[in-house]
Amino acid sequence: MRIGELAEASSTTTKTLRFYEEAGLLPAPNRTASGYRDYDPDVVARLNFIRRSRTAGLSLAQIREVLDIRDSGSAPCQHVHELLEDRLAGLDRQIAELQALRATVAQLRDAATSVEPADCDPVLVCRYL
Amino acid sequence: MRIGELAEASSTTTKTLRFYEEAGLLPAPNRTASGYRDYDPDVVARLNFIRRSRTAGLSLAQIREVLDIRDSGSAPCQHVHELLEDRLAGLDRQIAELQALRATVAQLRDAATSVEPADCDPVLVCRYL
DNA sequence: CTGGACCTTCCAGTGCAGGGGAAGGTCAAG
DNA sequence: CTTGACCTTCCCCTGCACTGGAAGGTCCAG
Repeated sequence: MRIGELAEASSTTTKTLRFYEEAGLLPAPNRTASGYRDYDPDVVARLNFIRRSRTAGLSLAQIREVLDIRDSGSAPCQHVHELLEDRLAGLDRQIAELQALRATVAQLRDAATSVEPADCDPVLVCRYL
Repeated sequence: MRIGELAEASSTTTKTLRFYEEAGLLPAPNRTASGYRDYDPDVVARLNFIRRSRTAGLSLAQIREVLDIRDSGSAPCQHVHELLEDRLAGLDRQIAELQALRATVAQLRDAATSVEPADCDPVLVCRYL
């Protein structure tokens, strides 16, 4: 199939497909006599995997690791499990940070609710921040 | 004071100070006869404000809005209050998204805990993702 | 044979907040 | 008078995942 068809079948763009090839996520496809990329329909499944992984918040570099393991002939199960553990830990850290920040911002907002411009020193710009 | 002293006094770098000037966050300072920037010590307070605002997660563009209001002679209280409200709403949205993602990733990880490489179709790369 | 849809490569830009480093000027100490 | 620390402007680079566009080749219908 041609790149446009693959883009449609995988709900992405031709730009992204060429970019993924360049980034090592997709193998270089066969070419027609005139130089057009000619994809194996299996690539759709690979792109679906990439999309699911992106949805889970994995980076292209991490996805490439998994693909490389699979392409080397091994099952990437173990690595995928580790990646998911790491991602989970990262999410927990990120959520905790945002919640702490949320508490800080909520305090600032509360302080700024009773606005007293007269008390503000122009040099400090704003005493509520 | 020279740019190096100001950088030290405000715990930042000369690079950042020139960048802030370029970005319209700091007014262009006086120059010495030889062209060196010669800052008013008041700028330290302004930089502290910028740092506090950054800590609250405001973008340089948002901070510049506040500074522009202050520099135009008005008190930016009202605008700051709105910014903080918006920031809070944004944080709540972001936290909710991350928590939903966390739940998804946790499910994936649980599924991937009992690893059965034999069940994985290489074309799908990994049936747990 | 012409038009339009598709394809190719290559280069550059997006947003964010700076950082790196070159080439050259300035200032104070020794 | 030289050394070294500091300053100036200038332009490019970083990370991330693409996106836009130019210049040109290919394929098929009418």
